Amino acid sequence: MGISKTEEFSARHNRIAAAAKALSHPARVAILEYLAQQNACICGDIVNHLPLSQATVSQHLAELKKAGLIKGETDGPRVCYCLDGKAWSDIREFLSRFFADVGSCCVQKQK
Amino acid sequence: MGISKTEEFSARHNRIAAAAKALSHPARVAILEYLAQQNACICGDIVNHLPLSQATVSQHLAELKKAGLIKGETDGPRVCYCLDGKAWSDIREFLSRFFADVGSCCVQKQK
DNA sequence: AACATTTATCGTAATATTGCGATAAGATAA
DNA sequence: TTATCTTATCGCAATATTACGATAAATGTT
Repeated sequence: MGISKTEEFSARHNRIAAAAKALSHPARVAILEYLAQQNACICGDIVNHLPLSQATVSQHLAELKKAGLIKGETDGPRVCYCLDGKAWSDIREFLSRFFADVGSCCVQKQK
Repeated sequence: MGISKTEEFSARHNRIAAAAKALSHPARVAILEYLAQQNACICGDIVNHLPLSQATVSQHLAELKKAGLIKGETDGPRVCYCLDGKAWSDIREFLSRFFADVGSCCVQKQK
């Protein structure tokens, strides 16, 4: 992100931005949706499901994990990924609160 | 974003990612919230309200405009920015639909 | 016309992201 | 142990983002 001056902004704004950033790539959106559909979630399945190399998918998974949106549980040689329900509902809540706050403006000024 | 292979993903996934990307920087989150609060929105006010240079703010405004989230209306030498109500409620809708779809998984598997 | 005000754009530097091949690391199977 | 399978990490190249000073462009003022 370049020399991003994140410290200059409020924690809340940074949190919203960080959550949005996790969703800011179609591969990560696809992964989250796939995890939701499958409920199972072996890493290899995700790799096969996406048009990206194993290394790249692993990187996207790491980012989602860093953002707290998913958890990986080791199961033998495999890793089973799953949404983190708590973090997910947190993000969902403060994003929708943000939408509610912001959405109440200006709208009436437009046809 | 590097050599992003966006064409390989569905239009819907790309749309969600693009919307999230618009919100993925705290400055842009702060701008949107400020626009909502003020309802007015002269560019210079936004610049004064943020810890960034005029050039940088202008760049963030351009990104928000490109994403369709705001509109700028020229008023003499000034520009009056405002949320684009239609685009905003669109984004709000398909983001919350995404959250609804995805949120229904895995949650019960966690304590 | 000359000047001031406001905003956009250009050019550039620093850093981040994306993608992948190669390879390491870990677990299981033979 | 050796081989295999699965996933993570390293190293690199290509591109994108962030930030800002300088300057252009547009408007209004004197």
